[in-house]
Amino acid sequence: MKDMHLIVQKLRDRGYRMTAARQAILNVLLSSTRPLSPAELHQRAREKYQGVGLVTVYRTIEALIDLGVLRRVHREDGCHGYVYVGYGHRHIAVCRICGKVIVFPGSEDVLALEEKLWQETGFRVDDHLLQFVGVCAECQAREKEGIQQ
Amino acid sequence: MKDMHLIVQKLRDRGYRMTAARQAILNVLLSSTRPLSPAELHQRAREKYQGVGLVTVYRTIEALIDLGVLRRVHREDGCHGYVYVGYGHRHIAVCRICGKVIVFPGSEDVLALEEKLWQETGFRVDDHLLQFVGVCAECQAREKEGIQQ
DNA sequence: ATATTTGCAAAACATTTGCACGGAA
DNA sequence: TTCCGTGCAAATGTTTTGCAAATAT
Repeated sequence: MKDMHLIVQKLRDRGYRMTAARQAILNVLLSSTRPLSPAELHQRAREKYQGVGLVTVYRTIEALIDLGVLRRVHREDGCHGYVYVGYGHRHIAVCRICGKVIVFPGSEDVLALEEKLWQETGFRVDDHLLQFVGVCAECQAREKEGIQQ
Repeated sequence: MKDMHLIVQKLRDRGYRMTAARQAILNVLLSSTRPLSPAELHQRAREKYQGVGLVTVYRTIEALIDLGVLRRVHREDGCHGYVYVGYGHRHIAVCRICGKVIVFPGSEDVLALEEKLWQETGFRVDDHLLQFVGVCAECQAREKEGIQQ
C-alpha cells in the first residue's frame, strides 16, 4: 500500500477526482500480487465499498493505465488481467501455478536485442512487451513436497 | 506459401482432416505478413472459398495454435490478431504504421535475462512472450519522404 | 461406414456508451 | 456552484456452444 499517497497525488494532478469507488479499487489493486480481471476486481472492491459498479472499474482501470502505474497482462487464453506495477518498471513474470506476478525493471539485455534487430532489419523499436511465464520459487518448493496448488 | 505441405502433414498426423475451409484459411494465413483478426481472416478466406463460416475460422485458429505454427498477437487495445510464425520461432516485431510483422528467432539475450531472474528471485521461466512495437524500415523511409501511409 | 467438420442460430461473455443523478472541488 | 464521476440499462462486439447435415478418410 506504500504508493497510495503518490498515486492519489498523481491522479489529482491530472484532474481526476478522488472518490470512494476509486479508493476501493485502488486499495484492491495495491494489495494484490497477481493480475485481476475487471470482474474479480469489481468483486473485491465491493467488499471494501458496497456501491462500486463494474463500469466504474473499467473506467478506473483506464485512468490508471493512462497514469502508467497499471499493467495489462495477457494470458494465453486471451483474457486480460491487471496488476499494479508502479513507475519505471517494465517486465513481469507470471507464475502459472499461483498466478503471482514478479515485477522487475527493464534491462540492457533487451536493448541489445533491439539493437541487433535494428542492424539486421532496419526495424526501429519504440516499445516492447516482455512477459515471462513459469513457476515462482514458492510453488517450486511446494512441487517438490508433492503438494499440489 | 512454402510451409503449406509441412503443415498439412502435421495436421494429418494429429488426426485433423483437410477440408476446403481449412485450406482457404491456411492459404490466407500463409500469405499475410501482418496479424489478422478472426473477422479479417474470415473475410479473406471467403474470397478463396465461398462457404467458410466465422466459427470455422475460430476452430481452425485453435488447431493451428495447438500445432504451434500460429501466434496470437496482443495489441495494446486488447484486440487479437494471428500471424503464421512457423516452427522454432519465438519473437515478433509489429510495425505500428503498416502493421507488418517481422519474425525472428529467440536469442541468448533473453536467456541471460531469464538466468538473472532465476538467480535473483528463484523464478523458473518456462516460456516467454516478447513482442516489439515500432516502425519497420520501409515505413521509416516513407516517413522521411513525408508521405503518410 | 463412421467419426470429424461444417455452417447456422443462439447463447454466453466482455466491454462500451447514453443518460440523469449525486458528490468532489 | 460547477463539472466530473457514478450506477444503471442498453448497445456493441467477440467468442463459444448445440445441433443436424455434409464430408474426408
